[in-house]
Amino acid sequence: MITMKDIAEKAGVSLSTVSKILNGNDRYISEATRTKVLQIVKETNYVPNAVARGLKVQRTNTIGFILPDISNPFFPEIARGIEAAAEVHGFALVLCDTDNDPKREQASFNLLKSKKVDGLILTRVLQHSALNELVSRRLPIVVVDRRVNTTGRDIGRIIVDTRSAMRDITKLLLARGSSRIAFIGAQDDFEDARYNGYCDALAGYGLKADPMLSYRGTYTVETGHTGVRAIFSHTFADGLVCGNDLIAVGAINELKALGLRVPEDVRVTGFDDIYLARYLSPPLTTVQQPAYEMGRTAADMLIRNILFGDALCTNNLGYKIIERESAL
Amino acid sequence: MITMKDIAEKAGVSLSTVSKILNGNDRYISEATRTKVLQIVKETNYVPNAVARGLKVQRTNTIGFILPDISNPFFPEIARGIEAAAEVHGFALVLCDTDNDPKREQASFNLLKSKKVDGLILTRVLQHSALNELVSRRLPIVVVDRRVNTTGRDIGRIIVDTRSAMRDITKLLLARGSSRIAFIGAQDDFEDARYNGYCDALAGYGLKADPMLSYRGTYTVETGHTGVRAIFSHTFADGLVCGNDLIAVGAINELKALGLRVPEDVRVTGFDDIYLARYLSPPLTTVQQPAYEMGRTAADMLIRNILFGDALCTNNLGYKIIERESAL
DNA sequence: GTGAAAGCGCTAACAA
DNA sequence: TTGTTAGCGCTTTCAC
Repeated sequence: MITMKDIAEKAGVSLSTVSKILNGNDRYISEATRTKVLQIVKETNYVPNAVARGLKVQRTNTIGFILPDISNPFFPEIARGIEAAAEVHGFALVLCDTDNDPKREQASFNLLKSKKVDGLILTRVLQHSALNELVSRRLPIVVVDRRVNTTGRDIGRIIVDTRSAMRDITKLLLARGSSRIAFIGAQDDFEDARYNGYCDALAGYGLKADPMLSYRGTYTVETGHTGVRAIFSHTFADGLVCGNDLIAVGAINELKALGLRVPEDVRVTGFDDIYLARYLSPPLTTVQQPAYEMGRTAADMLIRNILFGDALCTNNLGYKIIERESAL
Repeated sequence: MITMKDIAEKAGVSLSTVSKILNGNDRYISEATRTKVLQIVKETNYVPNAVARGLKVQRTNTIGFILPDISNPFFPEIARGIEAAAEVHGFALVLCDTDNDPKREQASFNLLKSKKVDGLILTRVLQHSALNELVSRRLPIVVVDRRVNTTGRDIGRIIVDTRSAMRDITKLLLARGSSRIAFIGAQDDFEDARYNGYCDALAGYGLKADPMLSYRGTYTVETGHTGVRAIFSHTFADGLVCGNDLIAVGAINELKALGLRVPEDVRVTGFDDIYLARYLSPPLTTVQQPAYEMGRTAADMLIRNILFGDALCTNNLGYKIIERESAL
């Protein structure tokens, strides 16, 4: 492996001269040596050793991204946004999928800590004590989407007003004529925003949420299936709002299996607007979250904080109700 | 930040003693000092600095994964498999999405080179000269799925016999009664395996591939749309095999827009069996590739090579035809 | 304009 | 059974 020392020898200059040139501290370097060194760098295909540099300057130009489940199409889209922003700044992205397992989450924290990543993007936190420790070590962190309890912490946040979004889409069902609306969501929603949005909408119509009509699981297709079975086995509904698109997919599938038509018998809505939502049957009425943009913004904020000390702030991105055919 | 030196001082031992204990070279260490040191490590929440260690031992315990498009649900599944295997061995994964852009691919290569990753997993290669350079630097590489030309190179490969798979699924259409079968695929298929499989099946029935009936684009929904428009604008087909599921999604959508029914008028098949394939309308008949397993196997082979010098070999994983309703 | 030297945090030979 | 030391490849201060 070729090192800076080799370059220096070949060029007949000192190590530090090469370093200065490569880092753009060439104010006091003669044009002659500069071109000579650069020439040799090109010839030899030399690439600086980022780990040596990282050790010296205490910065690795690397950020970590911890997510609960990369099978959920919402997250790859965020990852793509993060990647794009990271690439612009020459940062690398190390990816950790916790598979919704607190043990693996802890392992990811430790891994990233030992790797000395310069910052962290999180989408969900199972272990708040671990998070606290990272924050107190002054590791820049920005949280995307699945909000964590961040009061009093110096943390960036990319949020979408999911409560209002859920309220709006529930109102849509109400306006269309549904009067018994069920809810299937997940346990881990911060401040239960989605559920509360659902309740808000009902309240707006003088209705009250019926515990019989709600079910909590995880953000998976499976939860959609089991949720519908649980609810429709002992009661009935003519509307169903789901915590994300995957749940809606499972729910619609199960409703069909029960001989119910969507939207004729039951109007169903999703949340996220994953790429394939429009190709489902029926095409899904859902809330569009700007996943790519969320990732891009998060990484940009984080890296600007690392590089220039820009503040970590809260960034509220817009959502949009996408009307398709599952809730006509 | 707390270092090994701090631990050593607190424990009243030398740096190297701590190092030995932490690395399991404790054969000659007394039980007393061992427990004392470990105790302090626990108390202080000390985590070794992997970048310093990496510089010293010339190994970073990191692998890179370069993929063309993480929006394609096939790849997150591979990534999940890689992650799982990496986690088992304590390796980190740095993710690079090239967005099918040769410039970004080159940038990814350079980034990973400078980061000194111990190995690389690739799914597609645009720039073979860059790849050659990496191989000649003896960086362990394993290629998944999208095969690259690897003759004479010491490279691991996780493959699926896509040619036979495509032959089998095309035969299925033939057996069902389709006689004019079109093909929509991508340019970048190695050795044109999918297309050749399609031709093999036709040949088995004494048929010959008609250039009018084939279209090439990229592995995206968009290609499905444009492919169908291109083919059906000047001719007709009663069967359509697609290079992957996304193409099939777009194709089916466009066929519907043209007033054609699937499968009654045109039988359609996909390739990959992405998670949502069964939930599409109609549910997609497709080839199942074991994406998670492919990722897991790739990472495992790569890391075993890095750690123990195990050979990089070619691993042929099975496929399965999944019959659903798009090709009844 | 350029170079010498210290040191980032760690490992591993070697010495004791 | 434990400690000393050199050095991984780089940046940066300070001296020339």
